[in-house]
Amino acid sequence: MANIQQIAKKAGVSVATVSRVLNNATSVTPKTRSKVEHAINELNYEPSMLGRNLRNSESRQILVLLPGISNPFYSEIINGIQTTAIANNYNILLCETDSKPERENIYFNMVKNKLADGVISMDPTVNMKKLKKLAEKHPVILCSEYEKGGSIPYVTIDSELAAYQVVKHLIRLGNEKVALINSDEKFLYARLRRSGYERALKEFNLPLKSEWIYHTKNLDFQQGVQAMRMLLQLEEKPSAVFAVSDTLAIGALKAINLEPGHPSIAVVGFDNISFSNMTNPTLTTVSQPMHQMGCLAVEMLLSKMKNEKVDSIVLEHELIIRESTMG
Amino acid sequence: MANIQQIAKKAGVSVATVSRVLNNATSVTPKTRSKVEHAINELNYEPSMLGRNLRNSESRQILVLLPGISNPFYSEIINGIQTTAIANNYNILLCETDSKPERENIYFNMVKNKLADGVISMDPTVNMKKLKKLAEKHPVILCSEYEKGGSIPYVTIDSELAAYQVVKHLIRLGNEKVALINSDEKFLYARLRRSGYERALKEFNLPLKSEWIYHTKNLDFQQGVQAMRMLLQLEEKPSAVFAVSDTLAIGALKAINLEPGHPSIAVVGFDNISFSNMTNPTLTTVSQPMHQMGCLAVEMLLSKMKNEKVDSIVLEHELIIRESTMG
DNA sequence: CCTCCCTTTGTAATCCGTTACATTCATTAT
DNA sequence: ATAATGAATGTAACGGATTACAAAGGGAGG
Repeated sequence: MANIQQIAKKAGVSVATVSRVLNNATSVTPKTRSKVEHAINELNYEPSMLGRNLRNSESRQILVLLPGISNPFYSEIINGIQTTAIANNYNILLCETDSKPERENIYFNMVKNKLADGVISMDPTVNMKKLKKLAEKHPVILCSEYEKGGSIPYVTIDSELAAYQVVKHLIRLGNEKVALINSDEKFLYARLRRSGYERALKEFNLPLKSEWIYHTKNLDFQQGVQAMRMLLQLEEKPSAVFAVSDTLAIGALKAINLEPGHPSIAVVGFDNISFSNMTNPTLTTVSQPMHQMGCLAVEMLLSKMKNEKVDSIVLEHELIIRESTMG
Repeated sequence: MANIQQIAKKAGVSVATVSRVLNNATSVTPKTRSKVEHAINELNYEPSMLGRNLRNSESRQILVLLPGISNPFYSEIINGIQTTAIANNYNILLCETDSKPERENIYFNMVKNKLADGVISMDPTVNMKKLKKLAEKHPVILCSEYEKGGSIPYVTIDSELAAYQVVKHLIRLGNEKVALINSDEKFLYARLRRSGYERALKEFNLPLKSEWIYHTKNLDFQQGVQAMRMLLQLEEKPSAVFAVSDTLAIGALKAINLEPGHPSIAVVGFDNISFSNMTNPTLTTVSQPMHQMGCLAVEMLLSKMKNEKVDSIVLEHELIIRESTMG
């Protein structure tokens, strides 16, 4: 592959001029420009990004940190990220951490090494202390999971309110025994959703029973199945269940379907992943604007890169009522 | 961030020596090495990948081309790719083409630009002509979708055989009217699965009815729903359906569930995505070793990069029988 | 004590674009 | 015709690491 010198030579100009043509700088005579373009076509030249990146000290890559892509929730956000990134001439470096700290280290180093110009973290399992350290010197945006009152800008929804609305909806349908399938409460979103759950129960003077709160290890379907099985074994069974993720909720539906007698238990999920409309019954859930969140995260990151002031954003969610809460 | 010169100065050695320490070259005195390491720690130095990459003329990045990550089939392959890539000090550049040629161009240029050292394509919609052109000068591996008799090495399964086995299984269960929900037959896998479908029917002397073959626009659930609706409107309804993707099959199940009278129609999918075990009824499907496919694709690519001869691999699949074919 | 040889270390070229600054060229005003 | 002005182009330094080759250091043998 040819380099810029060869083009310059072939076109009978200097490398500076070639560079100017490449970057559509002004001040290049049409005649010169066409000479250069000719040479470029002739030699089939493509400027080396490696050289350019070194010189410009940027990689035009965005690191996207997430625990894993098996949860469709992330796929849709990534879609938004990718679209906006490409539109701005950036590429995304996908990093599934699998919640392994050693992977995190690898990726954080890539940022320090300038292999990525900024980071969008959607990983609730991220080591926030390290991330904050990184954010002191590099642009970082949190997407979905965030840190309250922290220094890193985020784009998210109001999880507490959403959970409150979900549970209120269940109560209004006549459910006095509402269980919560929550994930590990080391995650902020889990604490917030629990808090919303409790607020609604208190508001209606319903008792808070600790047996009705189940904590899962992760968000896999199977965890939802297991959680629901536990709840179904209780002496006093809940009549409704709020799961903090659609994947868990779908698992819960499965467990209910497997139960002899098919007990009628209302189920609500969270995220509105595309599957949630395919289950039987279809799943009532909270819709997050995932695509938009991805787009905004990139825009915020780009602003941050330009050293502009970036404010956090809380987007609107929506309760999507489907069959799983319609008896 | 410090550079190698500053380390050299601080440690009182030359840049060459620092570089040797960084790359654990032999022939560095323990004393010198510790001096250098000291300086590195002192200044918190991280070697710049940009400089290194330029010099080495490699990016240690692998481009992964796929139509989109919304289909969980791809997520699992990516997981395998990522694990193996990281183990070999590579990173993956995720490229959802959304089946848009202009995106493809962007990404192909990245390879020419050395922003990626090789390509793993899982995109059936890829422009094969361009990809082959690219493969002449750069390492390329096809994963899942491939080209028969083409020059690019691939890792895949025997789709024709799998489809044949699926349909045979359905026939043995007593189904004489087996429909096929296929995707666009411009894709090789679609042609192969159809071919397997036809082979089984012929073997049992069953008629091939063109009304029983439905072609979808893509693999979204909704397409499966629509396909099944069409099939249910036929005068002579099929008693079983083979969908070439779990997502389509799940849509088909949905459509059947929505139908008044809940007709009993056997359904088989393809891919064994994790959700296929959560549907009601659970879905009979063909399991592809997705994780392994991803791992192998990377290993093949690494071999190719070392200019070793790389043979294509056809992996074993497995028919997973679940409730959707159990009456 | 000197030479030879091997190991460790240093020097400088190289990878490829970008851009500040210098230079050339053409045009307009005087 | 000449100076002044501005536009177009060229020169060379620079970003940060790697490595071929050169040089220096150290030890052994005579």
